[in-house]
Amino acid sequence: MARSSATSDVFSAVAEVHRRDILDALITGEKAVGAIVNDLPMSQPQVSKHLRVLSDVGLVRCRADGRRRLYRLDPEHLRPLHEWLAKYEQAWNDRLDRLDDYLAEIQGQGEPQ
Amino acid sequence: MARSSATSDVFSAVAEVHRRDILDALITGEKAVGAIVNDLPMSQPQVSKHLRVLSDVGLVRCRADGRRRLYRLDPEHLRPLHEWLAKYEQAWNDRLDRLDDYLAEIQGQGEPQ
DNA sequence: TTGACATATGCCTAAATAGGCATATAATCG
DNA sequence: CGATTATATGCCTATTTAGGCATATGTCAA
Repeated sequence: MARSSATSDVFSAVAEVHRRDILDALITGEKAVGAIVNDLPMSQPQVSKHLRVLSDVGLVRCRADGRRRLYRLDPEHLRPLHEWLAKYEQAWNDRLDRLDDYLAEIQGQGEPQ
Repeated sequence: MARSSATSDVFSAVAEVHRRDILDALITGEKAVGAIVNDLPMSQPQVSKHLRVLSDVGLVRCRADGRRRLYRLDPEHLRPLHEWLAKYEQAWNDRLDRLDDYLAEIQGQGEPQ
């Protein structure tokens, strides 16, 4: 019983650094598979397989253009990640506040910008 | 050659739903292992092992209290996730904006609250 | 020391991949 | 049609890992 399938879980899908690399490559916009292969140090089948996983969880969408397939981000599907992380923002900020306090205390003057 | 070790990568660490459950359980504050075991449908060794992984990537910190071990969040270490996600905020918002436009267009009146 | 409680670890197995490679599928061109 | 380009898939293997269970380790109390 290993981890929940990357095919059904956004968290698992982005757990793979190569898949994050692909998503990053798509930030600038729609790209064909071949373009991604050129941009990243990955084989074509490797890219296609990762795109499949990303597609299964909805993080990318595909559209045909002749014999090419153009993939683009669907950042909406990052929402679960975003919302999960948001729960920690408070704790996060509390900690940063304490750091600010600490720094202010050390410097004993002015406000950090 | 499987995915990068959950032991060294925050993304992989939070890819496991049970580990997210543990982190969630710690949002309210420091807790002993036994308390987590009571809160969640997991065995004690299971919890300990997940805590080990979370600890290895720095997401939790541990302190001894008699024979108990109290674990607490270290949300600072969610930063890589946070920063990675932030890169998509722009694309995310663009899409929401388009959705807003679309909704406004459909309704042809007033602002959505 | 002995025993009870709290937690961590080791061993084992089943399952899920990632990646390599070859190849299937599909679209375009001559 | 045949050749070429673009992408997807299937097969195989090595590796990772989650969970069960037993047990080691550590701490406290009497």
